[in-house]
Amino acid sequence: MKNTNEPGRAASADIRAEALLTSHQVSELLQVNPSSVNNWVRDGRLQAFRTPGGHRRIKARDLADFLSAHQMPIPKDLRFASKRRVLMVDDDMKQLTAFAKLLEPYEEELEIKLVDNGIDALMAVATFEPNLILMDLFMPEVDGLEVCRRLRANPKTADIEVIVASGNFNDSTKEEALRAGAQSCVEKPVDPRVILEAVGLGAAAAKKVS
Amino acid sequence: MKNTNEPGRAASADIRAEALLTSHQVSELLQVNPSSVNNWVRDGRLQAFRTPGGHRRIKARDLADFLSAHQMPIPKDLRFASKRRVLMVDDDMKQLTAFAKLLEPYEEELEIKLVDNGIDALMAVATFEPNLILMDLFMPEVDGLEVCRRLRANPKTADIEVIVASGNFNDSTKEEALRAGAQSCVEKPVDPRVILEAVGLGAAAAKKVS
DNA sequence: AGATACTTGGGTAATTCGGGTT
DNA sequence: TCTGTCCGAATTACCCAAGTAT
Repeated sequence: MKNTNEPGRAASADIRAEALLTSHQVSELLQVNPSSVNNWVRDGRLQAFRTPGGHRRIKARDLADFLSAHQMPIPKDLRFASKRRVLMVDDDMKQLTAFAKLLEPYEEELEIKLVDNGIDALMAVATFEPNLILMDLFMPEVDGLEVCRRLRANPKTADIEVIVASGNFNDSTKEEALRAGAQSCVEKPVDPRVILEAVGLGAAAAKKVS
Repeated sequence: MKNTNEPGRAASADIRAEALLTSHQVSELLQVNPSSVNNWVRDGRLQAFRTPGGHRRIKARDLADFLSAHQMPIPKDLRFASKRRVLMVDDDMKQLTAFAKLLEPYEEELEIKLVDNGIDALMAVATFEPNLILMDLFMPEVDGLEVCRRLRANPKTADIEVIVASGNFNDSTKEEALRAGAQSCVEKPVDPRVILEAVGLGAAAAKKVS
């Protein structure tokens, strides 16, 4: 009798944020002894609960939080067990941090990374693996539209949403961006709800903003 | 029962690049005092992170990079973790694969990744973590010189060597590239020994090519 | 003197081991 | 029966600081 999504299965594939892991599975992911995992749970450093039989279960999401709290490397299998990741690109870092502050109420659900140039942005795409990119179309170092096309063309990045922002859109640039693979175009200043909507936190937004 | 990837025991088997080693294991591999390993970590010469309890863990790959950077002998157990990683960027993929073939005799020591555009190149920098980048200065999507500068500016990528190739250098572009942070400029077609030299395989090259 | 590697000792962390449970 | 997990106690390994050596 196999249950395909409960702790019985092998932990070699991607792990969802809601997945429940045994201490043994966690220990394999982190390359430590299962007892160490249990020690961390006992000391309250790693969240866990017990099955009726007394066995520990660790939420993948809690493990991801634990790892980032201790600045430990996150195994690839756990990469998308963490929060929704948003990458924001704009050459004006001040404006960017100001905008990011508006999203602070959602820090439980969102992980935000800010970069002020296209080159760092592309490297961040690879390491941070954002669910959503909000980028200004104007990037001196990199062709923004070409970035959209390449993200679409690459299977590994094809499902990253891209929202293009600009101070002065006209119909042709807008259309061009959409054709390049952008989900939508928004005028600056950007309404933070656009972000929340895009990562599936529209309902949460309604609650906290109302 | 042996577990070859847990830090508990110094396994005499091969070590994966992603394996996490304790300072004691590293000290045994290198035949030095554990305190020396810790000193190197404290001084930032050897990458490491900590377990929640404060114990150091060192990625085998980072150890290999450290050894190579200091021209220290590489233990046999680390041979799989010690491949030098070379990223090659050129918009002519055919030319690129042809050049890569010339390096096939060194596939034991080299790991090679080929990309045909600047955008994929930057993402590869982040995921592949090359020791060396060989790139054509002409990239339609990305400003190559700006890439050099950004790589230098970012501590995580600062020690990646960059060799710039071009079909038609002139003195000013050459100088500009060097000022931007390129290690050297080479005319096309590129001599494969340039690569071997740059990743510290000059001696090996002499043996096989002679 | 400065730099680098090693030594020592008290305290903590991680792992191992044995016996019982799910 | 079998694997995986539990727990506690014992063991091994690691941490840090301060001192020694080359």
